[in-house]
Amino acid sequence: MYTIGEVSKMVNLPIPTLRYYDNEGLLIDTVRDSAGIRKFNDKTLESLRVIECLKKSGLQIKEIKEFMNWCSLGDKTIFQRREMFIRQKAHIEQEIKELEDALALIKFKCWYYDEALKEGSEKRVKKLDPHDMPEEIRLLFEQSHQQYKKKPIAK
Amino acid sequence: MYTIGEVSKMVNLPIPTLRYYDNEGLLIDTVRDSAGIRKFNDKTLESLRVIECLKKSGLQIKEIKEFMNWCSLGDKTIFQRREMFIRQKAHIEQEIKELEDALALIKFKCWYYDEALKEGSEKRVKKLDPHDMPEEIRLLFEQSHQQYKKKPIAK
DNA sequence: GCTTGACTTAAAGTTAACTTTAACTTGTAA
DNA sequence: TTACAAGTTAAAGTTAACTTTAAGTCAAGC
Repeated sequence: MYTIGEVSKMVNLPIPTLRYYDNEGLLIDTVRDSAGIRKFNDKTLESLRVIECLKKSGLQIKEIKEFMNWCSLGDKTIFQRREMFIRQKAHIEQEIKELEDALALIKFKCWYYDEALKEGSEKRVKKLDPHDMPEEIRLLFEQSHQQYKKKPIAK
Repeated sequence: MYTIGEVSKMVNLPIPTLRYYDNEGLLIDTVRDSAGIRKFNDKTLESLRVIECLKKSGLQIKEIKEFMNWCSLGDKTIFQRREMFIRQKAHIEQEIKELEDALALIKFKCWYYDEALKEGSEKRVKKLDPHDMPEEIRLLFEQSHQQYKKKPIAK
């Protein structure tokens, strides 16, 4: 059994954030001692891992609450829970792809400013055609200059 | 030359967002016609690409504004701009790593609920030891159950 | 000359996820 | 017994990045 302060240190989240999650119904199967003090256990730590993961995958607190509620309803919600993870898997894969495209542009800019710094001026590199860039850099440029993405499909 | 409505469609951002960016000083070298109508060009489209990229890398609007200001100050700010891209490169790489760990947990849960669905119950899979999982799944489990990360170093 | 569509502004409103505040309780140590 | 550390609450405050509103301008077509 852990107090809120212990959990806070273990998972590196502020105490008020843990209270907020608890109040919002994200922390199921938590108990209180006779003085009303929250007592957490290893299940809480695992829940917090899942909460962080679902947050990163794009879910809101109230949606995570809904998921936690499904968990406490047992086997009859397995299908819904599975569907949610399948959806969030697609979501996070899309997000990683977008970050990788952003990273490509950033890497290109790192090269661009390396060249500019060497030469003391952007002048030459600014008007450089992709065709005249080193292969590796041209690929970064092209990856970061694809079509603008379409509007994401609604959940 | 493009109107705000044309740019909005091209880059798939709402018109008020483009006005907001312009008002916040993110869109440098934009001009107005005699009636005060904004006229954008291809440089604007490229700026919007960089803005999106810097946003994804974790920068705030006001920090992007600062960067855009450096751009308009010419060659004497090359060093600062380079440093910023180097910093944001590290930031976005860290973010991708964290998303990949979250993805590992999601993939593990997809497998978990596949098994549970097949068996009509979580009962067995819930108390499964990582040692008894398929190799591929155990690796996902381990990747998603590393130590909690330390507090990120301040900018 | 009137309507329409696309633009303009300043200012107020929205939202989610915390974060802070102020007042209070409880258990241990000096 | 007094102080301190660590817990508690409800309620108000914060923040960033938009988004909406309300009122107005302007050019083109009927």
